[in-house]
Amino acid sequence: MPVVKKIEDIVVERYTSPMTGRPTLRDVARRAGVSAGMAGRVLGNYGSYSDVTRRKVQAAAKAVAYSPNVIARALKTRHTKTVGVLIPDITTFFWTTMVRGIQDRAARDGFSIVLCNSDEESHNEKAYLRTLVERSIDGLIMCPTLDIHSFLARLSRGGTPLVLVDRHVPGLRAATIRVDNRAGAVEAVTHLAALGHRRIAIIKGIDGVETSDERFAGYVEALRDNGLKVRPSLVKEGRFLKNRAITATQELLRMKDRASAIFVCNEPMASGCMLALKESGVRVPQDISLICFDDPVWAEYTSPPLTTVSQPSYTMGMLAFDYLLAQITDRNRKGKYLQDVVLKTTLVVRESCAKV
Amino acid sequence: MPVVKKIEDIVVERYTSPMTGRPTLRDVARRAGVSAGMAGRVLGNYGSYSDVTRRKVQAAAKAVAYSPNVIARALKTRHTKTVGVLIPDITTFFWTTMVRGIQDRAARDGFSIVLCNSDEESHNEKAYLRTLVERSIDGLIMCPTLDIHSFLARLSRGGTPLVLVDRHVPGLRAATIRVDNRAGAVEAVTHLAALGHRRIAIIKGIDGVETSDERFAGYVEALRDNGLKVRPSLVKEGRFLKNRAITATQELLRMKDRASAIFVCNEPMASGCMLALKESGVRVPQDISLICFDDPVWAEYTSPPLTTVSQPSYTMGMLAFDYLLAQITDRNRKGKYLQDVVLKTTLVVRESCAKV
DNA sequence: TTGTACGCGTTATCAG
DNA sequence: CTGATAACGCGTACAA
Repeated sequence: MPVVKKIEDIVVERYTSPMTGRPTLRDVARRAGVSAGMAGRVLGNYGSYSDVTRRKVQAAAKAVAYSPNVIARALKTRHTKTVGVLIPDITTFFWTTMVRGIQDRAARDGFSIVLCNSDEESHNEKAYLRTLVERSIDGLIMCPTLDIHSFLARLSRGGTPLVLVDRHVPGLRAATIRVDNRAGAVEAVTHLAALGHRRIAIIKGIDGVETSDERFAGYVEALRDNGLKVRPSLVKEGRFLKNRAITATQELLRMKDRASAIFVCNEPMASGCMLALKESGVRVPQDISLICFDDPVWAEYTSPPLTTVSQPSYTMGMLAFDYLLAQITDRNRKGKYLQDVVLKTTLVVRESCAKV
Repeated sequence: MPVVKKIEDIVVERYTSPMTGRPTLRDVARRAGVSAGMAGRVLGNYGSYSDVTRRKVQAAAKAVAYSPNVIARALKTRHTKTVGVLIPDITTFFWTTMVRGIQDRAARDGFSIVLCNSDEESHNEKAYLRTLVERSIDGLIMCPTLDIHSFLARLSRGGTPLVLVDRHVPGLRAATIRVDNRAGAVEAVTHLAALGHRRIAIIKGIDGVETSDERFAGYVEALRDNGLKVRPSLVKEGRFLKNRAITATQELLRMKDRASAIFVCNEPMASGCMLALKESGVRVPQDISLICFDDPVWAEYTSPPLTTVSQPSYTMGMLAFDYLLAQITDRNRKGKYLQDVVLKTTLVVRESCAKV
């Protein structure tokens, strides 16, 4: 039978601060000569207390440089002031910029963000998702990959505030911030058609992924509207990857009846495409015209400056966080913030498309 | 006098899972018909247990889709499997790439990263630092701004594993991962001098910041070594910012005895510089040569392709995490991992520098 | 091998 | 207004 059941039974007055070195509420309480509960009240200013205790506690807190233990608080209150951000790849302009938007807004409201890169792999995504819910994040901003829908549905039913970015998942109860990809693509391809191009190639993203499919749909629509045929040989899949775009471009260049223009569906693929073009000695826009979805800073400096379809990614990031925050703080009327927000893209005409 | 002191006093068998919806250890214990302690043991496989209980518990855990509450665990074990990453701006190539390196390594070891952008403002930095320690991060990777040294010293004395990236803080007990900025700058400027340039301008970063000062020192050294004078009028401060670089470049262009080459000290400033050059109709490299510290992907596609000093930022990120992890897991021999790692830069010669 | 009970640092309730 | 104390969920020393 143990001699001592509770340490306090024998050493109430000999409490020493924990090994971590960080002072706790009880440290400041002892120093202020009040109870821990009291100290908690004034530091968290709730409940009521006299003016003199307030001063004592505050002085003590300052003296020991007290800062609350967020972990302990989270265990009690069940919210962590943390949101997860799960995206394909921080390394691309679109995502970097969006993350910056999210982070700026989060910081304003005292939230931390934990960042994960899925690389478009659903197994990575699932693993990260698991980690994130284990960490009791207050909400999640994510760009869903292909095979994640059922998993997400479960998460969403669990009540976790959720904002999807870039891609929409039909039937899922979640806010979505995205752009009108189809319209953006239509604008891009129409621009080419208006310049007289009749053989317009596309380097698509990943089949089945909404943004990719919609951009392709826009491509098809614009061709049709301009009386042009969709030629399968001019349609390449680049999986949103630079290297795949290099291969795709090389294939396009090898054709006997070559395209006079290429519509590339994101920034890394545009890099790859330009690289391949350059290595083949093909001049833009004299030999071939190029237009790209996404408007990275460098589009302005390339040779030639790139005509692009610009997405408001920074704004999308801010919006995403704002919608998430609304769901977090107003859980009961969560449904109110479950809109599907579709923003417009902007065609930025520079010098990579020529008349034919 | 309260009727019930502990809920367990009356409803030991009627325990219901918490509001969060997530099952706890006690849920699986109940389901498996064992004690919570037992369930904890098999799920965390420590202690000992019979084969039959193991199966019962595992089955129960799977049945209710149990996942541990990391918050509660952290409160007990005092480690969070989370590291802070505090950098100037995720939006620039150097930092994006490094963060990706950090994240990849962190994921491998089951760590989450929480991301903060200081924008080189020490008040932001202090605020984030406070947040991060309140969150009991296991370690911190950061790029220190100017006025943070004493604050950091305190943090470091507190025992938080710390890895500095990009910049070194003399006298601080922390590992550092950086490049030899002086040597990189020497190489860049020597390259220009070798091409015959005698009036070489520099657009510096932020005076007082180590990377900036060292790149400037390299510039001075290379000029001297090549028998050239340091002309104050050719030295501009761009604060590492695109917009400041635009102004600086315009000033440089307005001079009567204009520079024939510019050494720009980071990527965003290179953007600004190129923009200003282009708007003034100045051709690179025919009218002026340009060399840039940092080697973003787009350096290859600009007009002309940029000659740069490349930093191994992805590797730096991985290294930074590895050093941090070593400190975290081997706290007693922490000193062993407090090296100052200095990597080499690489001069990437492309087409933005011409003979004069 | 298994169950019991306490503590991590907060928040929040209850009794005085 | 104030002190005492339960509870959040997990880990673990101790007793059985």
